[in-house]
Amino acid sequence: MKIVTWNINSVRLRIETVLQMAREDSPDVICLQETKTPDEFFPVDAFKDAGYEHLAFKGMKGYNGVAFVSKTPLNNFKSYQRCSNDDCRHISVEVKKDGLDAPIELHNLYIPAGGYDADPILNPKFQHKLDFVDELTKWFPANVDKSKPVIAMGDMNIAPMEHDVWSHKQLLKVVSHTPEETTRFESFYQSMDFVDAIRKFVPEDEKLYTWWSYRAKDWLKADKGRRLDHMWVTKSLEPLLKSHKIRKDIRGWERPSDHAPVILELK
DNA sequence: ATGGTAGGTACCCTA
Repeated sequence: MKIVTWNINSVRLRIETVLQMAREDSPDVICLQETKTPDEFFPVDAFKDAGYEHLAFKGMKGYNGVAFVSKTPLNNFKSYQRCSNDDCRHISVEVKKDGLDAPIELHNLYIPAGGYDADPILNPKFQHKLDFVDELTKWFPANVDKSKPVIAMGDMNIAPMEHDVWSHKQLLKVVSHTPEETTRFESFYQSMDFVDAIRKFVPEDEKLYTWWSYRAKDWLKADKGRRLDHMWVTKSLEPLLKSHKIRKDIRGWERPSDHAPVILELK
């Protein structure tokens, strides 16, 4: 079973890009963030024509939006309000897999970016980001059974490790890599005994990115990336981890998202 | 120290 998480930055603008990735990698489930469309305009038919007949999404006008697009049936679709906001940043489904007693519970997360200033008093968007992570840290262990197969993934907008950014020292005060964020992120991770699936394949002392800013003159040459997109699995799924792929090449396609698709394969 | 790009929407917000 192959699962992809990808911040697509408008699913309507980049529907052909998503379908091309799908033709090349044939994932079973595609998890998208920043779909940026109200549900009535989601490109359902384009996905169904491509063999992805099972969809579950929650979007809004202009901002945010998360979606599951799948070849196999999705059950028990839920969407959640976070920080008392109906802003379409967290949905979940269950997907059955042969050989597993319980279905796998998939959580699709789009944690707020947090604005520019890393000061929660001056910048309410940064406070919202910290509150969002704190809420997940309480909510997950209270509402999700960590002994079951669970995958939490998405654009988490936090690069937790030293080598998840191009310069640890230069980014310590930059939103996405501040100690205030990374310590909270660690608490969220620990609250469910999650396993950082992608880092199981790439050692912690190796640079690893999933996002490159649109603002760089030559994003590939500069390679000033950050690992903002994550796939975490509960302990019972760890023996099933088979392979991973970060499609950095897609960041170089025509009119790309600034995020690369992150692919996880399970045995 | 500064400004650099992109998308959606409506003339500005978020990333």
